[in-house]
Amino acid sequence: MKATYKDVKSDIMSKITKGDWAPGSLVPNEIELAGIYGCARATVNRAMRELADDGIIERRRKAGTRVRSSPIRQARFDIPLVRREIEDKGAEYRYSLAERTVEPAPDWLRARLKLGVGSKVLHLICMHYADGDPYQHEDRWINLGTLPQAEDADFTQVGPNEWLVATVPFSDAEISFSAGLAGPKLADYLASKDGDPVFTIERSTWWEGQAITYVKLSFRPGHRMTTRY
Amino acid sequence: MKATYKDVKSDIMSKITKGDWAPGSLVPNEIELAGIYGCARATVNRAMRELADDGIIERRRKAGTRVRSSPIRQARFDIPLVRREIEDKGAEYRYSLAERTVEPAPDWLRARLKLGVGSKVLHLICMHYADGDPYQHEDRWINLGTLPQAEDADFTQVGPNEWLVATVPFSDAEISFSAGLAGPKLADYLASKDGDPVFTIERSTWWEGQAITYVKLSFRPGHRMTTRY
DNA sequence: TGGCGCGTTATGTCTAGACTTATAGCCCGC
DNA sequence: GCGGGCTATAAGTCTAGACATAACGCGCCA
Repeated sequence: MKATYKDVKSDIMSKITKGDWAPGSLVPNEIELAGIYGCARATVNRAMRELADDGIIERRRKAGTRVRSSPIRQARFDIPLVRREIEDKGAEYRYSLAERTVEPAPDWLRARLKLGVGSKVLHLICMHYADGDPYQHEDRWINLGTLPQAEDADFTQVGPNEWLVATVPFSDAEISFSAGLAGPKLADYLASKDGDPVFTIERSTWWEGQAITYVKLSFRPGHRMTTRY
Repeated sequence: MKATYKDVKSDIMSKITKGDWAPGSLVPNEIELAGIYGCARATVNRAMRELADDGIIERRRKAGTRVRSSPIRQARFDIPLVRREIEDKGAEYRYSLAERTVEPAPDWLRARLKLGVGSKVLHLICMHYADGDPYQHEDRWINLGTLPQAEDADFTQVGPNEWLVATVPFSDAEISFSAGLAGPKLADYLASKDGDPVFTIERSTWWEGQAITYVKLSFRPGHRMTTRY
């Protein structure tokens, strides 16, 4: 008796994993469960809400709650600052700015960020090192239309990512992972061989509908992103 | 007055993005906020709890709540069944089993899944097609020690992933993303060229501490995993 | 038979209050 | 000055009850 929301959550979870409640089946409503577990409806509600957030069950007003037939498993990845990522591994972080130009946005970038014709962007190429070894190559484009102050920022000491996080704390983003090939230039930056596979993250961010930046991050060969769920 | 938890959440969010509350600074406690917003403490609590889940703020009993200095952004990816993934794109899904053997677990697999010596595993090579084109190559190893019934299952019609989801509904998993190269054999399966970069997902799963399966999924060149956050 | 409207119902949210729990930071003794 | 123990505080959780809201699916009507 007197179950906590965690008790309720894990008990329901085990009923599902043990197969007592089959996929697609309707689970008792909150009032019944509150009676069964001897707790208030709010407690059951919290347990069920978390299970729904985890993609285990599906809830609809009036229709009730059912076990998802094909459970949507989701993995969460932390997207830390490179510096943190490296320092958390116990390695020494070093940053360097390789190139810096101000130019009109190329067509592919305008399409991606939905920029108008003639938009000017700041283009930066940076490297991040862990214990002196190349770790990540950063190909960064910043929209000067929304962030004109970026033109005056000094990116030789602090990376554009950290500068952006401090300047535009939160924003909408689209992130995608893919595998690419190191061309000769990228291979040189990463001290790897031409034709090596590189793990790539691309991210576009907006703030209140305004495009801020697009970045392509290429990791040294062998990099993996791992998480448990 | 009479703010909902969403009102509170978005107002606090905007205070942070606008810089009213600087990173690292202490946020008023729940009772004060409840007074400010004219709502119950539970309402403020829910708003704050969600912000903490999102990695925006950090909460500690007695110490209070503060804005995270370097916000941990996290991205969530849905990990659907391949069939769903393909059908959701509007393409026709086709599956085929290419190889099936029962063998002692190789050393690398024993290390990865923490298996004892002499463990037997079922090794499957499968292909998933979208509109007839190779989409995903599946290199699957199932631990027959925990799932002996897998040896009798018919994997020629339904893929091992779907069979597993139906048999062992939920489990702990470790998932990792990386970039690899297509060797001649894999390139043949994926109808691509030797040396093409392939996006790779590896997943190991356990159930109540028992290793169930390890799988290496290789996608056709050009594949991307995308999400918004 | 088929389409529309609406009452019923399960979830969603809020409240005021009480109790629990972790712990920051003060105070005291060494 | 330093370490250990105590306490006040803020978050964490629960309750009983109320009202809000979405929408399922029955029944009515064409």
